[in-house]
Amino acid sequence: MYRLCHPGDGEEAPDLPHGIVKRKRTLKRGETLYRAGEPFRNVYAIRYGSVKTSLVTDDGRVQVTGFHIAGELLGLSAIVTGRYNCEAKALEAAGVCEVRFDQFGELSRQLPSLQYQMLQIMSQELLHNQELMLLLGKKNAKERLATYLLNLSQRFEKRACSYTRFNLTMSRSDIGNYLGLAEETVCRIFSLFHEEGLVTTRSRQIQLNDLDRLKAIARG
Amino acid sequence: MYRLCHPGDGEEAPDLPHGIVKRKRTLKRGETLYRAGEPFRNVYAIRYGSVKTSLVTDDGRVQVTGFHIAGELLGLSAIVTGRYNCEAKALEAAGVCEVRFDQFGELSRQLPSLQYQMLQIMSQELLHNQELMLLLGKKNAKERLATYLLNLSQRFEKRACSYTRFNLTMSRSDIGNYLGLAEETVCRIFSLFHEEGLVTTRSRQIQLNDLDRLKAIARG
DNA sequence: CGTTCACTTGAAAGTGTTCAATTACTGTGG
DNA sequence: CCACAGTAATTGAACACTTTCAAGTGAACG
Repeated sequence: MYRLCHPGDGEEAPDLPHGIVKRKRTLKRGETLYRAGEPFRNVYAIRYGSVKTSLVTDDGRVQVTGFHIAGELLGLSAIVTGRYNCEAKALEAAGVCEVRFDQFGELSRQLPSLQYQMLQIMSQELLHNQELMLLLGKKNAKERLATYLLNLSQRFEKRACSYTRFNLTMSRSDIGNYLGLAEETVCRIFSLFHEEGLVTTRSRQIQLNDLDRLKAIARG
Repeated sequence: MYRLCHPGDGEEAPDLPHGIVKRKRTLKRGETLYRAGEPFRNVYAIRYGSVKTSLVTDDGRVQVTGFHIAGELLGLSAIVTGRYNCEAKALEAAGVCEVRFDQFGELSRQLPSLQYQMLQIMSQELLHNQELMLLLGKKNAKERLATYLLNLSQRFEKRACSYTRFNLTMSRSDIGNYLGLAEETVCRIFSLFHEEGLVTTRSRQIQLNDLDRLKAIARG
């Protein structure tokens, strides 16, 4: 299957036809890939590292709309308005492929599977969004955090990483702003889970000790 | 511009090439279009009426993920898994066009603009989802309801309906389950807005009396 | 080694929920 | 057209959960 960009650190040749404008770009921790309001020119495929996307209200409240890792595509919600509606910021050192969106028509003529792939990717994102809505609308703090940890775990599992022990690249505050909770609440629930033996946390290093019990808490 | 299906009641011919399987279907109020878990075969374009989509947890909590009206497309989040992940139910008498998804590849070969259209539609939905996440994650009850009313108003405005006076086709409970609030809270805020002269409500008939003040409340 | 930022914990205060009771609709059949 | 039944909407009061504010601890980095 063709891909817009291979995940991974290496310098392997991308498996796209030649002549497609595709620029690699690296980001330092905290660096911004695009900001809300900027004209939409590119979508970005993450090669490595992690990126958060977030919306900000005029009075400064932040909603993190997603944490994205290698293989994921950023910027798709900007297609319809022609401007990015959120901002994307690297959580750690990251690498992305920049793909000019105005070449997508041409691109998908050369690669008919690309069209199908885009549908898949966007559908996946819609699905994910809906699950997040359920979480934000209907779950309490414990359920939210448990759901979140299991979700991370699954994503790591797919990528052949340890799914019981990993590093959180995002701060407690980021997690709170993603889950619709105050930073302090996130801390409290972490402590609670720790006390109950569900997880072991040492700052951003986390280990899940009882996936089943976490699943029972996460429900939904 | 070609469309999958014309909104409207009429029997006007759809502007699609002949030979595309496209069945019209009508729904009574409360009737289900598809359920979560069913195999994904069709996407549905709403011709008239309104449809809600919702997720349900095993313990019965409901999250309404959207209220959809004429011109909108349903079922897109099912592409990736091959099963509908939510259920779609008519809020009032409604008509839809059923479009077999396995013919989409063929279809977009005949109608190159369809591909672009799909991207637009899905991007629009992603955008809408993100706004809803901001609402669910960061706004208080008043802000949520104000945002909701203004959103409805805008949608009616686009469709050349009155944007200050309209009928809610959904129950208070549906609104609550969409906004992440209890039904009772929705009632209370309606009453509050009523007292303050912002809106006039008579059961499901609503009139917005002060858009500016509503906007000030909705913020974000 | 001190400064800064992130994280943690406690106590008080809100905000929205839950449960219960009441009132208003809607639609149906007599 | 009215009465009735069933559903939807509203309101009140007590309660629960999360937030806010404040203080303190810990880790990272120059």
